[in-house]
Amino acid sequence: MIAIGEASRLSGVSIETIRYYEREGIISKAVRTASGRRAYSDTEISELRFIKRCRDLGFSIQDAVALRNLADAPSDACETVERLGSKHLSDVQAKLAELRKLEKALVELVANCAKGQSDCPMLDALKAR
Amino acid sequence: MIAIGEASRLSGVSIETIRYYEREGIISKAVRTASGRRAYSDTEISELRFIKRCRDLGFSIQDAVALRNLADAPSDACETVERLGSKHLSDVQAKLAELRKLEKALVELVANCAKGQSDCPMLDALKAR
DNA sequence: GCTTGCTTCTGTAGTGACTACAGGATGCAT
DNA sequence: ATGCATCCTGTAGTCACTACAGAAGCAAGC
Repeated sequence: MIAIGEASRLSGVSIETIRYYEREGIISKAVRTASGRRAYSDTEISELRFIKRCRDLGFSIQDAVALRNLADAPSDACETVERLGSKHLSDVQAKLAELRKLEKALVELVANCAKGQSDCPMLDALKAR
Repeated sequence: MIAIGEASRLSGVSIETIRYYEREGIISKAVRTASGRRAYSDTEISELRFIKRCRDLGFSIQDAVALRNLADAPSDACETVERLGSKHLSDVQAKLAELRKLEKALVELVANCAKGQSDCPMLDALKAR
């Protein structure tokens, strides 16, 4: 039986977040020891790790839960998984494109900022539409 | 005098968000007409646009406010502006690097998902640590 | 068996930056 | 006079946590 602190260390999910996941029904309620402390099994650690990995990949909690449910589901899971994955991939690619534009704009902005002048070209750039 | 709907259209900031900005003291309180409606001047539209542009560039509200205050400030503004800009640029670059890794992982994940199989390689990939 | 210090418990409130109502008043064109 | 768009205030919800407060349990050393 694994206590919550150890579960946190093993899964990489913080203690507060594990409790939050339980509260919200994202993971099932952990069994309690005689004194009321949460006790986890290896299976539950794996579940936490699965959720963590999905979150690290930028999936929403909702998607993470859907993927976890599919993980124990029957045949046609793979198609759904691929759909969620592709959708998320295109979201990520859109965000990448946006950030690249952003980076370019910021590089220009900062480059224009010649120090020591009384008027600031970067502020002017922000003011301009 | 410009009403809030028009101000929203002119600045690209939603009506709800303009009211939120006022409530939070991010912009100063708009003058009211006899009947209590908000009325904006060109200056205030510019202010909204300035904040909007900062937000679009990914600056926090806090940074946006700091930049706006600098925009009316004396000489040494430029240095501060450059500091904020550079800091933000490196944040953006870090996020870009993260997203690129993410994209790579997702591409692999989705590519591995050969449809129609009864076990799903993508789910296996998510399960593996 | 007592103290010390770490871990855990529940419950609540806060974060950032909005967004979404509900329920009512106002303005304008027909 | 009627209808519809626009606006008002105030409150609550979103997402995914994070941060307490205050109390209780546990393990080790003295």
